Amino acid sequence: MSLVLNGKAKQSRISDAVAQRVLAYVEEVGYKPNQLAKSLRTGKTHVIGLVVEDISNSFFATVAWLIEKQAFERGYRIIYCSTDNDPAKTKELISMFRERHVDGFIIVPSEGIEKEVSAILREQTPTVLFDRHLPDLSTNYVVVDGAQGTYAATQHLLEQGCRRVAFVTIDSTQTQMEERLRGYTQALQEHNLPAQVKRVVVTKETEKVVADIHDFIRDMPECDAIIFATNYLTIYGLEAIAQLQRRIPADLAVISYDDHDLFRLYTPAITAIAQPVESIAKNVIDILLEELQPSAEPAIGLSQQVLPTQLIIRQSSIRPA
Amino acid sequence: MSLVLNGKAKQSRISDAVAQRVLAYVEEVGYKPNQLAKSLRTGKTHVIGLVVEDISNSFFATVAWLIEKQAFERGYRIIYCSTDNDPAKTKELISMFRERHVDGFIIVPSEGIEKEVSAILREQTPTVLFDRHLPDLSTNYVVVDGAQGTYAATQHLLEQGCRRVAFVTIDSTQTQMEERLRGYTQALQEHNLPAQVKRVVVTKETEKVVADIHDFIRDMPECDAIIFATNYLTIYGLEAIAQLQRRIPADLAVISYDDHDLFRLYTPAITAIAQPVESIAKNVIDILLEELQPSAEPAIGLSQQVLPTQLIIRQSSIRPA
DNA sequence: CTGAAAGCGCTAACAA
DNA sequence: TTGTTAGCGCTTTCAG
Repeated sequence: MSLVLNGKAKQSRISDAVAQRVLAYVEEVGYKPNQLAKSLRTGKTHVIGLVVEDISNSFFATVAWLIEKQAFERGYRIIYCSTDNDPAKTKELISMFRERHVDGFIIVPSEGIEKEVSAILREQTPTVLFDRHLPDLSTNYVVVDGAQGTYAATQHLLEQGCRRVAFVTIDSTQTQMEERLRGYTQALQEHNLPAQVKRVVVTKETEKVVADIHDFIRDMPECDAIIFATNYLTIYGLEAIAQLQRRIPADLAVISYDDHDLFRLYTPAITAIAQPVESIAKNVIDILLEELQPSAEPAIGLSQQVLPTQLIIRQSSIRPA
Repeated sequence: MSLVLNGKAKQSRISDAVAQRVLAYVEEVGYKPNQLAKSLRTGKTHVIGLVVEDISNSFFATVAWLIEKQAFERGYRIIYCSTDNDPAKTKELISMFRERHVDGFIIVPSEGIEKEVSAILREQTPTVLFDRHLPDLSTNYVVVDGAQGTYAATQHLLEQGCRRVAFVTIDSTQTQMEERLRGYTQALQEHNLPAQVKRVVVTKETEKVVADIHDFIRDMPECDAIIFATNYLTIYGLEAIAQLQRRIPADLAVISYDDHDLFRLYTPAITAIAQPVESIAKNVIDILLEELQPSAEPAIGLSQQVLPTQLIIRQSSIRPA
């Protein structure tokens, strides 16, 4: 019976008559297999654990949604959780997923979780990191070429005639943030212009963050352009700029790393370094499902991908002539 | 051993010595119980299935996040899924959750899923609906008094001197949408003013939706105020209004049902009928966890709550004198 | 007070 | 080609 249900009738040389009979009975009784028992027996849950930084952030929400859709089509279910970038919470979530015997992991790693991730790797559980990676670990990952993105953005601002371009980022040594900073500094260096970097400490109290950015901009009257390293920093920044009554782009040009619905609708529309969400999702799930194939040789080779960004130029970075 | 681990040592009169020995051994080996086997045996998974319309919508994202946090603290895990308001997908998701033996359901019901929900109810699986409910079914639910919200909003617009207030909603007979419409019509009736209602068909092609609203506004030059029945309708509407170059609030006052980050930051800031997300989340999870208590009498009584909204007045609805 | 054993529903190996 | 059965890891009952 089990064979028939799992579509192994042919291969197990079970007669069509029996297969039919089983199927008919199953239909009649409305039999639903107990997934729990099945999983206990086979060790496979067909569930993938997705650990992102913040599911309410549109970037992660979109990627998660695309991943879920693709996985669903291929018979896998996704369970999400947000880490809020808190290592303790991340560890707890990973441990919870392990207890629930997920077949694979997709993780946006916060800092300091190398130990937990290498534990998963040691158990041979297929895993893909995305958005950032852990440089000390050999893992699959899909990231974006942030340096190229901020380099192009800085270049664009310089072409618009800006000479004092500032960079607002978060207080973090994660790979993706370092990269974004690197592209910016490099572009300025090539033009022999000074860099002006603010590392904001992001807390729950959004007013404090806004005030922090507010003070940074206020104390830098000569500044004529700002690049924000994440979309939520840009949103805080726009609030600060409004408070200071600086006009965009006349007084201050603005570019955001990572796009957002709001940026298209804001007045003026905000130029953004867009990440290729579809490609990210597709690559992540492809790598994972490939490793989930029983046929695949384990550790046959890591897949480490770096995807390009795209600069979407809107009004906020176009200086009047 | 099982007794000790589950904290039933005392009650089963197991000697402290043995309990200690077991605990020490467990610690030493790093034993982790297999949740799958446990669930198979007990029939309890400690997982709650959360079926929302669209997890990337900030309203649902926030409520989901609050529910998850509360549930986590009390030992329950949440698995989410989005229905996109598609009955077929909703049925599939409910059936998937049933297969996974979730202990309880939290559902934002789309239309036409009465049969599935009553099947869950018949199985005595604790369930709470929110945001809207199914009038034909006796279930627990937590909804918002949308009629009161739109009534107050319309009233406010009339006080501002508006005389031709239009209402843009979606093509749906769901309870919450009907309520929102009702509050609007009632307020206008009391002032003997004509109602002007547009029911938009929401599709994947956002341009079409925007164009639809665009045409509605264009063909109604005497209109001096609009209430949008959802936050995403407002976002489409703002785009349409920008295309038409109508000034807010001078030419057209705007109010959105359901608040959004964007509305605070938009120029001008958009007046919104805010829903009490914290209360919704708290009430939903409290009702569900109460029913999940084995002590609770089943069907002892339904909990049906209607929470108030709050009108947050911003610039978009203040007419110049 | 403690250890042994049945059985949750399923799959896969093994007899028949 | 088919029916039978062991056992996945746990809880809980029932002898010891």
